[in-house]
Amino acid sequence: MDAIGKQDIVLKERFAERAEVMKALAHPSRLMMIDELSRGERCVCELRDLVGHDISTVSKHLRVLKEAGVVQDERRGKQVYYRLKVPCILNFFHCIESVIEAGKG
Amino acid sequence: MDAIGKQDIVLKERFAERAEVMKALAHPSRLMMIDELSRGERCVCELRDLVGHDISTVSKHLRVLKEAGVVQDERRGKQVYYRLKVPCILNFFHCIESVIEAGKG
DNA sequence: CAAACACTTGGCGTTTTCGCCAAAGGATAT
DNA sequence: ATATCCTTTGGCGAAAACGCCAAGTGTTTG
Repeated sequence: MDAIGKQDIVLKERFAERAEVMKALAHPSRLMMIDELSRGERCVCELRDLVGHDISTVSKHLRVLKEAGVVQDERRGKQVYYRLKVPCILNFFHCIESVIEAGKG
Repeated sequence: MDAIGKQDIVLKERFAERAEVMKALAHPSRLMMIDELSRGERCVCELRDLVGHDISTVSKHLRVLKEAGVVQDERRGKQVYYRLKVPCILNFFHCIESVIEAGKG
């Protein structure tokens, strides 16, 4: 048995996996899109109008969210629609707000 | 009134503010420390042993968490103890796990 | 007061992220 | 088929994050 055991490595991987998901959420535009998607599916061009960046930028943000498992996409005709895959993320916002409020106090 | 109104700017700032908090949580070591702090306050050296990085690195991670409003610190003698300021963050973990599980499925 | 201990800060090189432009893919319409 | 529309991918420079080392701060101990 090493000083740094196998369990520690497994533990690190666990937190690394979690951090990947958190990283996907750690961007203003992506949070904005998640908030929008909480009100229903949207195509990429709608989300581009929302965040006001180049559509390629928006597409890459969506890819990050998709690879993290937060959203899923579906092509319908010319457009690609995105929707939330795991809505519990919306619960984060309340807590985040209280962090922000506590920070001001 | 501009095409991009004042409300949009305020909205952007809101999400930027939230993203700052999420960014603070978006690192394996920091998640690990948060998890540890959920079981009680810890000094920096204890957290250094936990994550296994240089103590200066750990200290900077803690600063990030502190500035985000997630933890608070208190000096007692030679040591500085950190504790969670907003425990609701622990609720994130359950949701994150379901994102990870859904991603595998 | 000097030494030791616990922690923070500054600085540096490396890696990652970000947003744009240009080009490529995929689907529909003419 | 060609053109058009919507989206993705590749590539690039700029900015930010990471982790270490070295140096500095604050506190206790001898």
